[in-house]
Amino acid sequence: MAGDEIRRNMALFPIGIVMKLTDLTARQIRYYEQHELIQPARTAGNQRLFSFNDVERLLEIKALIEKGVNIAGIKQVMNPVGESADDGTIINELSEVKRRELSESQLHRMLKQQIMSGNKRPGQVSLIQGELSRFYKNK
DNA sequence: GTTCTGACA
DNA sequence: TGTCAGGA
Repeated sequence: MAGDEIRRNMALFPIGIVMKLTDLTARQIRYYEQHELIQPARTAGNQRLFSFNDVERLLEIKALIEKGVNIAGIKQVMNPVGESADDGTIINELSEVKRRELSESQLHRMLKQQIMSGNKRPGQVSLIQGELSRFYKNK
């Protein structure tokens, strides 16, 4: 149903509320926005306004961060951040939510693949930081 | 009072 | 990432 979609993407709360909802600091939230992991709307006064989708997205980001995945890794796991709607009418990213829900195993598979392929080539960034890497690193 | 951007002892 | 400045 489209009505549901508009409600999910409707910009509602300021960063203060989102901080409490996600347990993330404003610094982190803004940082993730800089790296295009989220794209909250803005008020006339340039204040950020987040939608439920943004909050869910942040929770996923938080989960991945806690698993030791860095921004580069999250970008690969998460969806392509909104293709700007040129028609500029209505936001039509229907199944965006579903599409980005990868299973744990799938995520690990991707991460392992990353590590196995050796992320030492120039231009390639390591996706793992700390913990997680030890699961796949030799021994 | 809250949020924003830029910057770094 | 935290935190401070200086403004909106």
